[in-house]
Amino acid sequence: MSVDLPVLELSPKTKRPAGERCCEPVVYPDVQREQALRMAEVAKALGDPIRLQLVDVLRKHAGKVCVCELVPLFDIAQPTLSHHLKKLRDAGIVDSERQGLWAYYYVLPAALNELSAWLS
Amino acid sequence: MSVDLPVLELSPKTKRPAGERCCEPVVYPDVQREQALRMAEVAKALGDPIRLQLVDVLRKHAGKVCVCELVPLFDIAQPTLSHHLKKLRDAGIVDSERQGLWAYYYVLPAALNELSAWLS
DNA sequence: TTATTACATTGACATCTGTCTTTTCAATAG
DNA sequence: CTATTGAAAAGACAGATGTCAATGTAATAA
Repeated sequence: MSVDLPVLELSPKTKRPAGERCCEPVVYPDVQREQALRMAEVAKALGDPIRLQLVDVLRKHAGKVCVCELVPLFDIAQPTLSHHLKKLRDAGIVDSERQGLWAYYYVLPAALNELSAWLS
Repeated sequence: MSVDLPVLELSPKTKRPAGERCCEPVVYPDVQREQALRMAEVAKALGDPIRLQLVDVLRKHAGKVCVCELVPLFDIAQPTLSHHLKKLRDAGIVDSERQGLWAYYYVLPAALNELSAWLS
């Protein structure tokens, strides 16, 4: 993953075959480093079909969902699901609570707002 | 990447400490396999900050942008940029046209619609 | 023709990812 | 206490990813 993302600056080309323009200069990018890093992190976490469906289930379900209910939804082993949930947690998309033996996951809706707004 | 994503089905647990419910049954997921695969593919392509900024520049710029204008915006070598553009092309997010020596890239806005709607 | 330019492709490399099995850990059951 | 259960963590492993240098290719310039 790129971590050294620079602030973008337009440096017009100079060497160019006589008289011909390459293209109109691009607009100065609205999405700056930090925002791009944040949104790409969220997009990356959603970039796996199982994780995307996990988020979908958690979003559609009002409240918190037990891992024991999520496991049978997917054809993957329990530790693999746990791994995906951790990725979503690390990206700030979901959080979890322990209650006795069970772990309940829920979406942090604000985590998707920035990416959602940018995509709209 | 998971390619064998099943249609999700809720199979209620049976083994459970006496009398205690794990949680409310989750809703049947609205996002099915194919849709999840498509949206995850798009999200994955956006899951790199350079690619996300590339898409941002191309979206904000009305029209088609020459690669020669994109290269100086980023601190990466030209083949690396070419690689990222190919990823975006493979995901159906952008397309390109050749005109003489130059290659012009542009966003296919419809490619983002499904993910955008799901996130909203 | 020969040189140069714009971009893509190839090959190499270290790192990351998704998956599984095995193990660990905390909480509950008996 | 010990056994069991739900979930996370550790370790292994094949495959993917991001990067760059070098090379390839097609078009233009001289």
